[in-house]
Formats: sequence, structure tokens, C-alpha cells
Amino acid sequence: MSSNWVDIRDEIRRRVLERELLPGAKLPNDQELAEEFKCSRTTVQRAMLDLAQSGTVDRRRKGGTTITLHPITRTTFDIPITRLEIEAAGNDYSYFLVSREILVSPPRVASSFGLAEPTEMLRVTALHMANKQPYIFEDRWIAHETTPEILDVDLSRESANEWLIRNRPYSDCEVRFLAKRATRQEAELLASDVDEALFVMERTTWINGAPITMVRAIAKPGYQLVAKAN
Amino acid sequence: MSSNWVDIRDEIRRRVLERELLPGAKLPNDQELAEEFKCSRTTVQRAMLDLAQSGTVDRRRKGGTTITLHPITRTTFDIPITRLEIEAAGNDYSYFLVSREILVSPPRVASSFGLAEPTEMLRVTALHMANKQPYIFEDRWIAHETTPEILDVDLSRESANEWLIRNRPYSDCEVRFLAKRATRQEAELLASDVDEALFVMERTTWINGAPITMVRAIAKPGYQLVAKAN
DNA sequence: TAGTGGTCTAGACCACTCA
DNA sequence: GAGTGGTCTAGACCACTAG
Repeated sequence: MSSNWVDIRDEIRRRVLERELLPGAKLPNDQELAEEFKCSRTTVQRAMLDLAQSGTVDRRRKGGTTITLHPITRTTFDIPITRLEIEAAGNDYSYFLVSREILVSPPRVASSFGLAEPTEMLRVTALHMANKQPYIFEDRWIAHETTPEILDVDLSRESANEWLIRNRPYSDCEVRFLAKRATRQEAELLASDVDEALFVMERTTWINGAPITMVRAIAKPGYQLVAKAN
Repeated sequence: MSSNWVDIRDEIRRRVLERELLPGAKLPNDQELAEEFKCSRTTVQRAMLDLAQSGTVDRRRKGGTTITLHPITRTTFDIPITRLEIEAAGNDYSYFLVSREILVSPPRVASSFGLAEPTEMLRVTALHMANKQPYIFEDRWIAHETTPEILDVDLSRESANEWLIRNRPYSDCEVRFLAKRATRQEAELLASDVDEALFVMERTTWINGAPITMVRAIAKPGYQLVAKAN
């Protein structure tokens, strides 16, 4: 007779779907819902936490709980380590280093870190392959002032990404998705036409405000990132 | 002296960051953590729920709680209604319908819905503009068998997206991000070069298994989707 | 089958914010 | 100032699963 929190969540979702609750509609308060569903307020709270996290309802102290006025599509993507993504698909992973040099970072890199001045950084480019076919081209800038040990790592054997994950945790991360035209180098490495449209995942990470790395993962033509939403 | 759940979460995060806890490390069980943090097990549970949802730890009954073995970047994107996105940036929104016709859906559309057979659908294309500049070109297929009322809507006045959101809730949604080269039509409408790389957000929605709509939101050149992760 | 996390209860106090 | 959601407690039982 009494409900668990999943039942309550699903019932509220059903009411939204059946248009018994329209965007902006106010729900009864937690105490009243607890009586309706014959459960404790804690259980209602648990259901509402889930609905709020998925963007279905807005909750405000004193203001109460309302159905989200402007529905959005909330999507969660897990961006895995490239090697694991390839291996999870049952393919053979290989990797090779394309270049490694110390350069002054161009403005787009410095500004992505929030740095006013261009800084010397370690720039590494590498190719990740699935079954010997190009999969992702990685264009990475590493703030070796923050992580000097990276200068001693043999990046032809291990990808900078995996070394950093094991040795240099981050506190903040920003992700950007975008499209870019293949340069001649990218086209050659990814076996695509010049001017092909390529999907790019860009990540910048910091540790307590200090820049760690900024990486562009440039995917082979046709790559898609897929997720279920809501 | 006793901790709240945010303190506990942050302390576990700190231990991961400081490498006191390495990937794969096993945490004490909830009861022991409750004693360590001088709080009830419920409070530990709340902290662990958050850490598990963010992908920091894995929790399994009997298996206990471990630091995630292979760190991933988990990112949440909110895809808003285009009009609201433009208005939120302080820009003037305008919209116009480019085409509206009933067509048999091509295979890529039918298969995106999981339909074996190509089906007649309403196909609508439209342009969303910010300050009179092209912003997003929308290429949409609507299963009018599921939502026949859409045939009577004046789509030159209101975008199909906003009408659908108000009148046709969905139960399932799949999102795909990809890059594509601009066709001549897209280049003209978005004021870009032919062959420019464009960022595409594709969404397919269903209501209890029945297809509703599949939309490609093709963004103007230079568009980026940005999010904070973890 | 025993250990661990997941959930529920009933009650309390707190923190925010709307009117 | 008062109403509402957020959190905490102490204890109980349940559900899953590793060994």
C-alpha cells in the first residue's frame, strides 16, 4: 500500500506526461505528498531529489515544488579514456606519438586556462588507433610548470592522458564540444579529406586554480557522441 | 565536531586528489565511516550517493565502496529551447519557417526512430536567429501519425519545437552530437562557406515507444557547447 | 550465507525565501 | 514572520552479491 521513492517519482513523471501537471504547476508540499502516498516525508524527499536532479521539478524553500517551467534536455555524457573506449568496443588499441616540443602557447590556449600571458608549455600530439585505423587525434598542451615530472616521461610508450590521470588529479574541468574543418595534417593522420568536418571534444583541467592540461580530442570523420536523456 | 554530508563528500574528494586514495582503493563501510565522521550512517549514505552519481566511487552491496578504477569525465549538458538560449544571452530572437512538407522519411530518419519501414512524416525546416543573424538551422521530422494535431498548427508563427514541448511530452529521448559539412542550402541559410564544419545536436524523442520527432539543430560556424565537469 | 549498501520511519531542527 | 524544503538522527529491515 505505501509507496517507495521510485513509485512516487514515476507517478509524478506520469502526471507530467499525461498533462495532469503542466509546466509551472505547483505540487503539494512534501508533508501532503507523504500523506497522499502513505509514506514518510523522507521518502518523498528522496523522490523529489531525483526529480530535481533530472530537471523535472524546481524546488525552493518556502516557494514549494513546481514543474519546471521551461523544459530542457539534460544529458549526461561519460567521456572515457580513449584506450578503454576502443577496447570496450572489442577493438585493438594502438597509440603513437606524433610530436613533442616545448612552445609558447598560442592565445587560444592561454585564454582557455584563464592566463593573461602566453606561457611556455609542453605540446604533445598523438594518434589513437582502433584496429590500426585512425580513431582520435590528440592535440595537447601541458603546463609543465604545474607538473614538471611530465618532462621525464617517455610519451612514446604511454599516452600523456593516462600518465596524467594516474599522477596528476584535477580539481576542475571544463569541457567543450565543437566542429572544425580538418587541416592538412589532421586529414593525413585521420585518413580523411582536407576540409572534412571533424567532431572535437576539448577539455581543460586545473588543480586548485593552477593549469594542468588542455586537450583537443579530434575524432575521425563520422564519429558521434550518443547519450540517453531524461 | 560532527560532519554534514557535504563535508564528508569534500573530504573523500580531497583524499582522492591528494592521492591518499588511489583508483580501486576500498573505503571503509558506511558504518565505519559514520564513526570516523561522528555522524549517522544516513549522512554517510547521502555523501556517498553524491560521490557515486558523479562517478567518483563505485558502490556495490557486499562489495563495498571503491574509488572508481578508470576515471571518466562525466559532463552534464542542459540543451535549452533555442529561443530562451538566445534571449538569455541578451539577444533579440527571431524565427522563420523555411519549408514544410509531407515526405517519406529517408532511411537514416526511420532507423533513428527504430522503424523498419520508411514512413510518411511531416518535415519542417526553420531558421532561428539572434539579432537578425543566423544562429541555428533546424531540420525536423515529425511523426504526424503520433501527433496529428501538428498538421493544423501554423508553424510560420510558432516553432515546432515550442509547440511540441507544450503539447507533446516525451518519455524517451536520445541525443547525438556530431560534426557535418555545410551543404549549399545550410551554407546560405547560416551565412557560412560551403564545406564549413558545423556542429550538430540531434535529438530523437518517443512517447511510450511511439516516435514523436527527430530534429537536427545545425549550429552556425564557431558554435560551441560548454560545460563544467565533476 | 554473511556482509554491505539501499531504503524506510518518525521525529526534530535548521536555512532559506516569499509575502 | 511563517511556510517550505534540506538535513540529521537512531534504528530497523530489505536486497543484492562476493566468497
